[in-house]
Amino acid sequence: MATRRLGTETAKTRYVLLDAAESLMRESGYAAVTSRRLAAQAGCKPQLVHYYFRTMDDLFIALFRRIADAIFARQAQALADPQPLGVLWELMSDPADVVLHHEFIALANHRKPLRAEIAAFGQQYRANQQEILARAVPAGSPVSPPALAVIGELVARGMVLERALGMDAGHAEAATAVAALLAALADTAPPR
Amino acid sequence: MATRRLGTETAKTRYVLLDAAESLMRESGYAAVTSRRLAAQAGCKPQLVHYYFRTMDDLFIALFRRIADAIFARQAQALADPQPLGVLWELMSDPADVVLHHEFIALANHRKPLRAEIAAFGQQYRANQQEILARAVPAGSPVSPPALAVIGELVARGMVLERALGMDAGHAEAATAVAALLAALADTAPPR
DNA sequence: GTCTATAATCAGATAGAC
DNA sequence: GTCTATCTGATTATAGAC
Repeated sequence: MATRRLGTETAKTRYVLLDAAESLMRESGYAAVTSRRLAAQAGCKPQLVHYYFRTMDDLFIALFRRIADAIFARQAQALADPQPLGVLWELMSDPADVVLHHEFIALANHRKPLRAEIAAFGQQYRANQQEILARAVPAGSPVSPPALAVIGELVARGMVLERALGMDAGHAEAATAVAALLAALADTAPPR
Repeated sequence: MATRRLGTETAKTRYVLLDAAESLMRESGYAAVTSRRLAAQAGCKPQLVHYYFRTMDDLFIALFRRIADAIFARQAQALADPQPLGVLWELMSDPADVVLHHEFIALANHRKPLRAEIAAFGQQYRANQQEILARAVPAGSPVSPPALAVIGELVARGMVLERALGMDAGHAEAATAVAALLAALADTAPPR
């Protein structure tokens, strides 16, 4: 019913459940995030999941928002940093974030309520990236800031995912080539 | 039991089930591929899925191999084509393939039997790409063939996935920049 | 405000019937 | 060789107890 009661957003157990969901999703994929496994990981009963989150979709949305907020905060840091490109590259190459985002996109593919949320995040994230790059890239750069954002992000994230599968042929050379494009990034170490 | 009987690999129903699985996976994600939904889509009973494929993992592996074989065949075509880079770019940008591969990677994240299969495919696929590029790229190219393979592939695939979410900021410029890297690709239209 | 008992449904898999 | 009846367990979700 619409009158069903739910736990408060500040409850400690709610945080623990979100932590468990994040961990499960990262390590075993979104399909492993079930009320039972979640409860087992968090040390509570499966029904509690539905007390704090009416549906599983609600839980995924809450988790996504928590992660998105953290990423936006790191982007804001990059904007304030004297070496914004290095911070940006680290953010794009963070394996934990990359794997989670990959899972959320797969999730969005068959959970309609999540699609809008994830798409909106992606657009804001990219817009922030492009703003950071527009300020940091020298005017005479051969590639425009918007293009740099797309290429840097996609290559960085893609290499993280490939590496997780044991693929790394051409990675070092690709990273060098992208770093060359990101001229100001030249003095920053390329990702491992 | 180990003695349990299975349907033959040439049975028509087996193909219909694989087709249904491919379609379901593309449109609704791997988690939607259950014996029940599969049967509904294929017009048969759920138990038949387990007659033709002992486990769901077996089904996913059979489907992956069928798709992988088709992709290797297209790579062979690219190698024989007078304009190999255009064929290669089309192959990398095929939305159907990109979405499916994305799903399989997510699946590999929590289905151990699939990991080895998908990783091996990825490595062979990349090696083929690099061979095609090594033959097609002029000797004086500023970026090495291995790096070109990584960058081209990751940018092409990434843009397909972003577009599916309604993101396209910077895509046109990124495609132009990658096309510039792929010097011989200059006369081929960039992807939409 | 916090949690539990319970319902209804769906999933994967197998032994056995045609 | 092809398919079905059926079992066991997991999953989401709700109404109601503390």
